[in-house]
Amino acid sequence: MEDSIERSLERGWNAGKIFVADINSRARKFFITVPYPYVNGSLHVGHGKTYTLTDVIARYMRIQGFNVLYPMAFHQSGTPLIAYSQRIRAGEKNIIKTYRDYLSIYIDNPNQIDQLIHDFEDPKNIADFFADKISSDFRRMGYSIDWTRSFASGEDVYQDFVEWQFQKLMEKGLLVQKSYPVLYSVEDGNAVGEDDIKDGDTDKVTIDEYTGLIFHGKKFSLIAATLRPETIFGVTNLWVSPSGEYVSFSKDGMNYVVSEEGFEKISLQIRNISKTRKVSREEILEEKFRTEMVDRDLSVFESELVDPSVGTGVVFSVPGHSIWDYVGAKSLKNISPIKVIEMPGRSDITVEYLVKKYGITGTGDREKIDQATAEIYREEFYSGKMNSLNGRYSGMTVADAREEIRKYLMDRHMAIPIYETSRKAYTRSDSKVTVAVIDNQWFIDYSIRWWKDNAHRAVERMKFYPDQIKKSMHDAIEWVRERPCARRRGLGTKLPFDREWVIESLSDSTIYPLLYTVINYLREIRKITGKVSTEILDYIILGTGTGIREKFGKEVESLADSARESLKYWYPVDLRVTSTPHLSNHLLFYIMNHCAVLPEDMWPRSIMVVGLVVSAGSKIGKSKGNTVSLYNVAKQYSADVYRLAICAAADPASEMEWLEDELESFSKKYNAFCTIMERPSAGNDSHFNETGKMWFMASFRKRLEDYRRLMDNMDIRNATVSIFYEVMNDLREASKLGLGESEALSLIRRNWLVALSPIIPFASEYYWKAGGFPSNASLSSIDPVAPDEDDQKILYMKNYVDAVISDAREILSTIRIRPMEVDIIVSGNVGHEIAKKVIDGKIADIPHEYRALIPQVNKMRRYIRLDVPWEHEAINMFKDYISGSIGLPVKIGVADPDIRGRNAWPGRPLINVKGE
RNA sequence: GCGGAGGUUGCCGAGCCAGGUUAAAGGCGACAGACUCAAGAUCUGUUUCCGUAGGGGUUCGCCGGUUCGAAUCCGGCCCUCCGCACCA
Repeated sequence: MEDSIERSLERGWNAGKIFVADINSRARKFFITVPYPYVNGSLHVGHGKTYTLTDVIARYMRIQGFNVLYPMAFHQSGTPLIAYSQRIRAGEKNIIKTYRDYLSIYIDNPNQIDQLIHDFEDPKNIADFFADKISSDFRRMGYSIDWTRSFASGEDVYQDFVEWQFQKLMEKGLLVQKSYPVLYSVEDGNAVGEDDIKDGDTDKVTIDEYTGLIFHGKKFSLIAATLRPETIFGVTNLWVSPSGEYVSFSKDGMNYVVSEEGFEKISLQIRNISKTRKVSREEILEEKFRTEMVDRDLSVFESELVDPSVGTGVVFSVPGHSIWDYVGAKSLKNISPIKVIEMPGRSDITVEYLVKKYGITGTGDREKIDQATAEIYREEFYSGKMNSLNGRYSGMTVADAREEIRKYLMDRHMAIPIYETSRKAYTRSDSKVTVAVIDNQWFIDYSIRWWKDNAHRAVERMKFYPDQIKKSMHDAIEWVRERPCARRRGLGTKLPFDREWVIESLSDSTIYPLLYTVINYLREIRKITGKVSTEILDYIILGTGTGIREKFGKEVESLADSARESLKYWYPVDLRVTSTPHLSNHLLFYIMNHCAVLPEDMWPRSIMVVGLVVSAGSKIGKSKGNTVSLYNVAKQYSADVYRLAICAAADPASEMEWLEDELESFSKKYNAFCTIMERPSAGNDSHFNETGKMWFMASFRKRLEDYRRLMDNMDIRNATVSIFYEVMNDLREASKLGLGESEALSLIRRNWLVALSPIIPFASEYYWKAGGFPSNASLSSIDPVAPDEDDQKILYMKNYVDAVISDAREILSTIRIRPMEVDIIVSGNVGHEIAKKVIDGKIADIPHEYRALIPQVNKMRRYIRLDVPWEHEAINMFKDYISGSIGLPVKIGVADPDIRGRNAWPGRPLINVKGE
C-alpha cells in the first residue's frame, strides 16, 4: 500500500472525526488507555508495540459494537527535559548529536535543525516539538485515538487535578516526611539524578548503606565504616591511611575522628556537626580503642590500603574474613586472624584459601584482591554461619546476623549509618557526587495496612493478561514501602501544602486517566474560575462537594454536572495496556492510588502487560545505538506492515526480537494480500464449485470464530494468524478445490475486511471503499455466524482426505514402479462391523471366516476410526482434488475384507498404486 | 539473595496448566519442482535417520521417578534471562 494512500485515509479519518467518542447510553462503553509518552524525543519501534496493540484492541472492541474511547496525552514532568536542555545549553556534544538524530528523522534542512537545537535550550520547546511529532506519528500509524481529549502534564488543569489528588492523599494520612539519603552535589547545591551524572545511564550509581562503627578511645572515638558489621567479633585492630588528613568533630558531647573527606560526607548526612580541629596520625596511633562488642583493646596501624576518601578513612581490621585486612596484617607480629564465620565443608580459614587460590602475594595484587574480596563477600553472605565466638549471634546465618547486629548497634548508638555512592561519580559539570541526607523528604506511605488491603481487593477483582501478572501484583503490593514522591527540582506540579517541592513524575501520573473523561469541561470551568478548585473536583469526581452554584455560579455548576456525567459514563478504565518494566512501579501506583482516592466503582477493571521489543538481545535505546524510529518504519514499510509484524511476530506478553529481515517477509505477505484484493471481483453469475464453496465457507466461519475467541482473550498473535494467514492459505486451498480466488473472495470480502481492520486498518479501509461498501470498515461489525454441524462435517472430511493424500504420497515416494493410477478402496459395512467388534472386545461375535483378520485389525488399531461413516462420500466429493494433488487418476471403490490380503478399514482406506 | 520467566527438531518459536490423535503448529532458512530467456516474486512438495507400499529407529537441557504410555506430571542437577525502587 502506498504511503500516499495511507496518508489520504488518515486525513479522512481525522476529518470525519470517526474515532471521537461521545456518551452513548445505548451502547456498552469500553475505555482503554496506555501510559502517555514522555516527550523528550521521538518514538522508536519498541514504544510502538504497546501503542499498536492497544489500538488493535480498541479497534477490535469497536467492530464488536462497543462505544470505544482510546485517548492520548503527553507527559513532561520530571527532570530529564530540564537536564537535556541544560546539557544542550552547555554544548555537550553527544546530547546534541542525539537530538540532531531525532530531528533528522523529520527534517532534512540542516539549518533548520540547528535552529531547533538552539530552541531546545528551553525545555518547553523540546516538549512541544516532540508532542507534536509523536501525535503525528500516532496518526500515521493509524491509531484510532480520540484526539479531542489530549492534554499535557504541564497544563494548568492537570496540575489543579494533581494538587487535588495530593490533598486527598494528605487528608487520608498517606503522606509523610522523614529523612532520606539522596545523591547530591555540594558544588551545585542540589540533588542529582541519573541524567545529571556522567555516564549515569550506562554505569548506574546507587547508594550503599554502610555501618559506621564507633570505637572509643580516651580522648576521642573513631568511626569505622563497613559493609560487613557482622564481622565485628573478628576485629583485631584498626587501620588509618598513612597519607590521609584526619579531623575531629563533636556531637552530643562526644568527640569523633574521621578523615577530612569522610567528614565532608558525614556533615551532609548528620545535622549540626562541625569540625573542631585537625588530628595528627600520631595522636591516633598512640591510643587504644574499644567497642562494647568485643573485650579487647585495639591498636591502630597505618596501611596504604586505606583510601581516606572512601567511608570515613578509618577501617576496622578483620583479617579472618577480609582479604585486604589479611594481606595488610601479614607483616604485623601480634596480629593473627580470628575466624568467626564457618563455611560448610571447609575447616581452614576461607581468606587463606582464597589468597592461595588467587595467588595473592602482597598488597600490589589489587585486581586479584578485589576479585577474591567479591568472592568471599558473596560466599560468606549466602552460605556462611556465625560460629561460637559471636555471643548471642552464634549459629545464625551471616545474612540474618548482619541485619540483627546492625540494628543492635544502631539502637544503642554504637554505630551510625553512613551512606556512600556505589562508585566514584561526577556530575556532567564535573562536580563530585556524594550522598546527602535530607530530613524533610516527602513520601507516599504505601506501607499502610488498610491501603494494601484495598489494593489486594482491587487486584483480586481485576483481570490480568497474562494471568500470572495477578500474583506479581499481589507480591508488589506487599513489598512496596514508602516512596519519595517529590523533588526539589524538575517540571511538574508543586505540592500544594509545601511549595518548595515538585511532585515527582511517577507519582503525578497515577489516576490521570480520569482526566480524559472531563478535560474539556475542566478547561471551560477554569476559564471562569481561574482554577479548578478542590470543591469543584470533589463535586465532579466524588459527588461530595456542595454549594458549587452559590460559590461559582450556574454555568460552572452545569459544566461540572456534564463533567460528572461523562466521568460516570466512561470510568473506570476497562483496560490499561503497559509494558513489563512498569509492573513494579507505574502499575502498582496506578492501582494503589485509585484505591486510595477513588470509590470502589472507579477502580481499574483489567490490565494487559506487553513484553519489550529487543534488538539483538538488548533493549532498544538511544544509548545502545540500535533504535529504529517509528516514523521511518511506517514510511519505509507502511504502517500496516509494522502493525502486522507487531501482531503476528510474537504474542503480546513475550519479548519480541526486532528483525529487519522479518519485516521484509511480513511486507511480502501484505503485498500478496493487496494483490488478491486488487483482482476484479467475480460477477453474480459465477459458477461455483459446490464442494469448494461449502468447504471454504465452513472454514471461514471457523476462522472467524477462532479469531473472535482469541481476540476476546487478548491472544492477538494467534488471532492474527487465524484471520490473516489462515484465510490467505484457505484462499489458495480453495482454488485447488476448483473455487477461483476471486469467487472465493467475493463470498467473504465484507466480513474479512471488517475483521482485519483492527490489524491492518489502512488496507482494510481502502479495499472496503474500493469494494463499494458504505461508511467505514472500522465502524462496521462482523456477522457473528458460527460454524454449524454441516460446517464441522465438511472440515472434518477435508482433513480426512488430506490424510489420505499424504498417505498416497508416502507410498508413491517409496515405490520403484512408474505409477499410472491410484485406487482408493474404502471399507464396507462388513469391515466396519469387524473392526468395531475387535475394538469393543467382542471377538466372540465375529464370524469364523473373518477371525483370521483380528491381528490385522489390532495392528491398524491406531488408525482405525469408527466415527467417519461418510468416508466414501468424502472421497467422492473430493475426488478431483485428490487426483490433482497426487497428479494421477484416481479410482474409488468399496470393498469388504479379504482374508488373503491387505484391507481397507474404517478411517483407513486401502490405497493401491497401479503402474509398471 | 529475594521475586519471576525459561531451556523444544538448522534458526526463531508454539505445545506443555487439563499425559496418548506429537516427529512435534507456524515462520525463516535450505533443497527439489512449476512458471520465466534468466533472476526475483509467486505457487507445489520435501526438510531427524533408515526404508522398492502408507513401515521402523532415535529425539524436546541432564539424571532419575510415576504410568500400559511423558516434550507434557514428580524429584534432583546444570545453564540462561528479567525485575529488585525513587529512575522516566
